[in-house]
Amino acid sequence: MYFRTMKSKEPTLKYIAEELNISTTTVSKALKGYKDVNAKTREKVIELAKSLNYTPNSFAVNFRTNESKIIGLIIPEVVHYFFSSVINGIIAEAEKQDYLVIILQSNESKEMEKKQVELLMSKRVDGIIISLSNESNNDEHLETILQKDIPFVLIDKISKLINCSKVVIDDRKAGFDAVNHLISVGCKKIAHIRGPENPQNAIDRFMGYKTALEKNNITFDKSLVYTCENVTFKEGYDFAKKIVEDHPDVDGIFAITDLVAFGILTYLNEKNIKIPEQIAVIGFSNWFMSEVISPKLSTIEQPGFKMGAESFLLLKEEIESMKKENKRLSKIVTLDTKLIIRESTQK
Amino acid sequence: MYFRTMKSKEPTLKYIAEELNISTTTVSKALKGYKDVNAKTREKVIELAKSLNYTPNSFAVNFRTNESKIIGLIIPEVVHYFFSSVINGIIAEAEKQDYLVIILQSNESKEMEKKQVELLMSKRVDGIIISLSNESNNDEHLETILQKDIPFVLIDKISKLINCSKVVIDDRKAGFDAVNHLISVGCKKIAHIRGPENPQNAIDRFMGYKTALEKNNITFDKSLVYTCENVTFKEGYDFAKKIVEDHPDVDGIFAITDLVAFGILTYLNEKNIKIPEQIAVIGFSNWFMSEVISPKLSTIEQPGFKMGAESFLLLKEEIESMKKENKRLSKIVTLDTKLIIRESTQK
DNA sequence: ATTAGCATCGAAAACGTTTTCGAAAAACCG
DNA sequence: CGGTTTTTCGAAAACGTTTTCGATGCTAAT
Repeated sequence: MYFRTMKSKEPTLKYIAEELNISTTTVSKALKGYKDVNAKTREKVIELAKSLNYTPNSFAVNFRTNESKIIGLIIPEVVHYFFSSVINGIIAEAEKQDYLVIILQSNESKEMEKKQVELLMSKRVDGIIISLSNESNNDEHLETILQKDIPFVLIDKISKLINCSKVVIDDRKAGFDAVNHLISVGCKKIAHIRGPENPQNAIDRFMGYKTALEKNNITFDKSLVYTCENVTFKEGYDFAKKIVEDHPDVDGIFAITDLVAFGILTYLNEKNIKIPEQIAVIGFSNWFMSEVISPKLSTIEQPGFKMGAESFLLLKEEIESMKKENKRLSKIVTLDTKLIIRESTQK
Repeated sequence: MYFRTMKSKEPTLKYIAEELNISTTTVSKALKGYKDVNAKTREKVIELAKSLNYTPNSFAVNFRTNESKIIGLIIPEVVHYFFSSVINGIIAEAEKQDYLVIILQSNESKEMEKKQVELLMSKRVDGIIISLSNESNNDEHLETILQKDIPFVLIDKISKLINCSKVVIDDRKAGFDAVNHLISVGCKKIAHIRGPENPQNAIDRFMGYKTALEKNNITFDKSLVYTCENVTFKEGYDFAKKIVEDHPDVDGIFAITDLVAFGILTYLNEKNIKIPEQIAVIGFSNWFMSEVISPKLSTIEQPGFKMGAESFLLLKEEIESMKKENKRLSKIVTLDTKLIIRESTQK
């Protein structure tokens, strides 16, 4: 085998063309299945390409087509069961459709998130999926994505003020279900350890909590609401202590998320407070550990993997729509949650 | 503002050049800090570029420079505390140096891993980091990476048969430390729930187990070794049951990883077998839950974040070295582990 | 035999950047 | 002022692909 245009080891259209004494145009068309190329030529091209292990130079393809087949994902933190499930779902679905995923973290910081958005835009990803940081709302960096006509989907941690496609659960209903369940097993005085002030899902779960109380004629007592800053195990532990001290008659706790609930369980276990007889506890998200801890934690199933998959599908739809009609879809997909009753509420 | 070559909204070097009545060459040089451009021209260029919000078209840059500033990462599964820590470390370090990370999963399957490698190579990432699937060894798809002169680092789950850069811990020593600790607190008959046959770290930890027995004059009994297939909570639970039934006199268990140890703890707790008085348990990896579960789990700290960060640094070094001298470094970095003693072994 | 239609191919342009190399102009030196 | 050096600039090529548009030769229809 001798080389003409093949300087590096990488075969190119041009090289194949010269080998076969045809034009690069024809080679390209043959490989891409254009119909204006003779069956025999096509075969020869395909055969040689295969034997050379030809793959199109994706830098050139990106450049020419102005597409990267890469999407960007920004989440608050990778090291969280829910978010890693989301990642998993997105990657799985993206791969089916030949997309790759670049993952960045905001660490719950708006500044970071902004930087990551700019990074992704400068890399010209085909679309962006974001789960907002606690600090974010309808901020400038998010508006920029819309203005630049970049396909955009928010997932789980969204802002109602941004008009774009979203994949969510009904946090308010889910919060309602959780608290309503506590009430149905006999709880009369229910505390809520909520998430930070700003994020929509913390607000909605809190609203669900309130609504459930109202519906059951329990008067809302704001001293029963404790606000996490970082939503950690330790906060769960510390607030549980505080709750028990502040309100010895509390008989149920609804935690913003399972991790916080674990903190609660740990404290109550240490103090030999019977769960659920003295205090029933329910979490949120259905982290797999919740089935394993003692007592097994009742919780709300939040389908992370499915939300991820769905968010990619939505993004893909929007990519297509933007390409064809330069039109955003701004579709909102709401996935079902499920109340999962385990030992921590089963009196 | 009127447009000449500016068809889309995106400013280009050409557009800036025409605005300023200079050549694109000069514009490019001005922005890239070449010294053969007059200070005044440079300023004008930079000013206009800034006011237009110019960013170089990275598709064009990639194409021209033959670099993507993107690296690929293949891990068995995202949804694992250790691996998400690794991801975190890699992303953090990569970002500092202006690299982005594409993440793919092998799901512990060699076929999948092969496919992902091909994907990454066809996307022309600047380098690849892999934590091998359980099925992988020095397989063809890994050889291909070496042959194609793509910078390559293995992390944690490596193969000794592949000659490339690696970031590891000393699993054998760590396994030794774990078992030696069990012996030091009085255990006489120690079972080991090991990982699958193939992966090197399962082998090494097992070797560490054996060595610790030898050094302490305890004869090795292979019926005390149980082999996980999938390294799950459930396997820990089931094997614990089996161990207790098969060998009622076992007084210590060394588990391949914390998750498996949780299964053990759960079973022993259910059966009211006292930990550590009747059976001491030690895990591996120091998943954050191990400090939270009851009893708190003794374990070996495996620095996931740091391993990730280190693996990127190694990859970057290799990228540089390949560019300059077309030479692989094949450096092996071994990070320290630490024995963490908690309640599950503290008699 | 003429024409229309079809099948097959390729020339050429375009995407935006980087870099090489030489030219022109300016500054310097004797 | 002649010559040399330095400063400043730009033309042009290159990276590999995709796609448009026209050209050519052939078949089929009249």
